[in-house]
Amino acid sequence: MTTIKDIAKAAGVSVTTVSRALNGYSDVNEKTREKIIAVSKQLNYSPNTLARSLVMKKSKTIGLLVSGMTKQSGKDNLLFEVLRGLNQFSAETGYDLVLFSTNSTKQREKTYSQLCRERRVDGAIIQGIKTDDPYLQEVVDSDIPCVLVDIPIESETVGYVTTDNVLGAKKAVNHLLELGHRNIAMVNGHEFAFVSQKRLEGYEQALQEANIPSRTEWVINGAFEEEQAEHQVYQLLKTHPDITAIYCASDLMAIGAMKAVKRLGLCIPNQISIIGYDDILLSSYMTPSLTTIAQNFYEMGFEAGKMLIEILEDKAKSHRKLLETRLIVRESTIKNHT
Amino acid sequence: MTTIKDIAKAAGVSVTTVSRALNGYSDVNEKTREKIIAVSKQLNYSPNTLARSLVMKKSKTIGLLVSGMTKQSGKDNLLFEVLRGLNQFSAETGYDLVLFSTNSTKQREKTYSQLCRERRVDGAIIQGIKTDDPYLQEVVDSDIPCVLVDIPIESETVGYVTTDNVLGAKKAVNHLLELGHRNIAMVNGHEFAFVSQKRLEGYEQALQEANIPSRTEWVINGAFEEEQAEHQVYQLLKTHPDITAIYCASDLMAIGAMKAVKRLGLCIPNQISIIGYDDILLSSYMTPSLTTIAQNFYEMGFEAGKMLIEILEDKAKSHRKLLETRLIVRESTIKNHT
DNA sequence: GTGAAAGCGCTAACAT
DNA sequence: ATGTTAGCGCTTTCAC
Repeated sequence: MTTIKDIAKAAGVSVTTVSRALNGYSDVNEKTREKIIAVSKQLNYSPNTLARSLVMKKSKTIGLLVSGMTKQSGKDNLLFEVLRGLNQFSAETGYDLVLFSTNSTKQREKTYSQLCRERRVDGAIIQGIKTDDPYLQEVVDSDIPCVLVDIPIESETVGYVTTDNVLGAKKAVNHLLELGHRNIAMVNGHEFAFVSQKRLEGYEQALQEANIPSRTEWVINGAFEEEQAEHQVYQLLKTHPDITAIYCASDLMAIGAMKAVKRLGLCIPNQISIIGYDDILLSSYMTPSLTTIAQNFYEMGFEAGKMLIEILEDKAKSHRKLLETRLIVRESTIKNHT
Repeated sequence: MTTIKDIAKAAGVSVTTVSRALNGYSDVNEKTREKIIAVSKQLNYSPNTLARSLVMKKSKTIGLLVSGMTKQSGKDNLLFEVLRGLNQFSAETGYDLVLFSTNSTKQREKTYSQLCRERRVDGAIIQGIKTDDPYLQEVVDSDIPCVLVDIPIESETVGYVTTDNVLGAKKAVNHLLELGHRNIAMVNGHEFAFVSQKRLEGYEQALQEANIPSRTEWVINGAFEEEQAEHQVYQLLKTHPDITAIYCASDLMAIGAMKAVKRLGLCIPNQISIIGYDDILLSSYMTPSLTTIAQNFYEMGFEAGKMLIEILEDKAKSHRKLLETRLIVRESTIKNHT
């Protein structure tokens, strides 16, 4: 493996000159630069980023911290899309992406911030973490620049990107209201997700604005899981047959809800309308296809990367980025006929 | 950021002793070790892996080279599953994962092997590359240890993990044969995928063993894309209405095929049986759900990581790993009634 | 059992 | 425009 030392020797110059030539500094004679470049090509030189990072004290890498990279997380393409967006951005800017995951069967009691510091990542993107996760506080407390996906924390070195979940939820519920539904249930995620709180808030606001009293017994918890949602919805509809529409805080739960409704022998959308949230891949392939509130996860990943670099380079105007959601009407919602 | 030097000073020992103590060498007094550990905790020390890697000449990182991390690749959860498996393995063994993707809108004419050498990854996993991709040859030629997913190349430093695609294809076709189908069409991927060749081979073998002449005009090309498959199947069935079953080299194409069949006003499975390959997430959610040959991509990722480490540590018995496939019968295939 | 010193490959003052 | 030198934080002979 050739080093700049080898090149220096072969080109008859000092290592400094080689370094400067290769890094495009202006204070080097064009002739010598050409020669150095020629030699380095000939010797098939690749710079050692480890050495460079060591002395420069920055590694041009960003860490992606994901928690719970489980089978489950493959169902929504959420994490993957965020990764794709982030990857796209980092490729454009020359940053490399290193993946950190505590998804280990055994020990690895190393904390996220330790991981980040050891690997000397310049910054981190954090995704899929719960609000009560100890790692969250830890990372935020450390001085590692980072941006969070869907968790609103701001500081000198911390930013976040999310969508307006209250508004998104209102769009969903308003859609149902416009279709004439009045008895609208909600399947929420779990309390440790920031987005759940907001999506509930939007639900309540929308009902209130329509002068419909919200009934707490109609808001159930699906833990963001398909099976859990199916189970809960089944019970709910059995005891409350007057419900005509269900708003779910995630598409996966909406799919669970669809199963429950079918299991009860009811027809979607004629007897029960269902609307989801996320617009995951599955949604458009379901029968009936699922009406939902779309989020652009790819963009979230991309914007998260962008903000992180801005923070790193101290030119972030804002540490907060709100992306748009949009209503996608498909087959699972229809006018209320009751 | 504290270094071993700081610890040495604080503990009143030399850096050598600190290094040895922290790395668990035996030739260090237990008392001093305890003290050193205490001090390093107190100073919130994190080792600098960059420096360590530089001197040790190994980075404990493996690179994941993916090509075409597109919107499309989100449809099958294939890449994600491989990533998950690989991540699981590397987490268990303390290796970190860095993601390389040429998925860049602009320049980045840097080659994979350059990327690998610059970042000093110890080895690489290559996934989703076509057989005619110039990168492929390049990586194989370089001396970087690597393991390929679904491309059978072996050398001193190169291994691969795949499934028995001929056998898998035969399982699929035999299933249709057992259901009494005789007029079985095939939708293949593209010629630059090694697996396509094998899956075609299996198709032909199965037919031959059943004494059914294979008809080349019944083998069409779907380029592994849903829309392409839909289009091709639509044309095929129009001109060959005697076909009763279609075997597709991927689930995504099978889904395209399903759309085409429905568009022709035919019923699945009563008039046309369809079988796919892969068992992607969508398959079980389709209506009707899709019969398919399942591959375990998670396991492929895991095994690829495992083999890579074995190659790195010079204790690989074999540079080839064949995983099992299995037939999953769902609703899209049924006895032939014609 | 512990320390001094060299060196991994690179960049960056500071000369010249 | 180029070279000398120091040093990034760590591991590793080789002495003692």
